[in-house]
Amino acid sequence: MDDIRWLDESEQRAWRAYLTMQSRLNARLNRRLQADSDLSISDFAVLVELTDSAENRVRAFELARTLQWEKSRLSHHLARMQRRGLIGREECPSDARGAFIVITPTGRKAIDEAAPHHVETVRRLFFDGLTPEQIQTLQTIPDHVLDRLAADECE
Amino acid sequence: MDDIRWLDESEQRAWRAYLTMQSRLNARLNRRLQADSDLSISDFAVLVELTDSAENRVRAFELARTLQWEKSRLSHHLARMQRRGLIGREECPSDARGAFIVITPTGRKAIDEAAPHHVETVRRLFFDGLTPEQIQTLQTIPDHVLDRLAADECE
DNA sequence: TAAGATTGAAACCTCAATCTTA
DNA sequence: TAAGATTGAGGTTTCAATCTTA
Repeated sequence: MDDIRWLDESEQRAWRAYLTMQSRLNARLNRRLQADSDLSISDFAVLVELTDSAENRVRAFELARTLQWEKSRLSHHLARMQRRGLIGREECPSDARGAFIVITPTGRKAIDEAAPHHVETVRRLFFDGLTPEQIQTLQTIPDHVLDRLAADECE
Repeated sequence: MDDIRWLDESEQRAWRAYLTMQSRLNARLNRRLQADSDLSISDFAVLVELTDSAENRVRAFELARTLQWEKSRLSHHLARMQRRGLIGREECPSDARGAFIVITPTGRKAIDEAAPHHVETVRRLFFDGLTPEQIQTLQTIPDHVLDRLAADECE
């Protein structure tokens, strides 16, 4: 830790800009989604996973893996969503420890109504005005960072 | 809302990649900072603002503005940081409603020790391996999105 | 023992209501 | 009345401990 590789000016600016964008965009998306559809970004993410799945049912641990949520966080969140009637649970015949998470008609209705507004918001705040090159780069950076994260994990 | 401008495949991929990167990178940075230095990203952000300021003292509402935090969030967070001895408060002579937030020796020590590790983590997980072009683009995207956010605000 | 999942406590964030001074 | 700031309630996230079945 003696010769610290501090960020140069350009990196510094890029990093601060990224952090600022990230937090403000997140906050705005959350508020919009909440106001338009009474869902949080997290609710939305769970419902998307459920509708994307073949039978509209997913094992809890699968959800935890794809969303990369702690199992505890998932458990608390699903409990709240179940209380609100957005999801339900079904027994898993092949493994009595686990459960299937299913989307309810209420949950289905919620995501169907929320999705168009949300996409419109994402488009308006993010994609409109970006060039194809920027969108292209936008994909290469996360790819790179996710590689780094994976490498860092098993160190 | 009749003709929804859904995301095309490339946009879809870029958006999901961004969301994934964002949440995982955030989680990792937080855990590292917590493990290395017993600070959260939010603690770090507050301490950076305080050390960046001329006299190591900032009005609370200034902090709220630069960090873009709700005043309530700031108030709660500062209370916790004060309980831990990281910051203190001083009366504001010119406006009896407000207070100066000051960094304590403990807070100074915490950020001085945390910064090198944190920069190293950011570099390792994010910048290492990015080309100057990518870093350049990385700056143009937040600029663009922040413009959009500002435009959306007063609609 | 380990995997799937829940629980409770403590930290954190948001919203609305409130308090004090300008 | 409005600006600077705090408070309390309720939802969210993390961590560690626990429970049940594989």
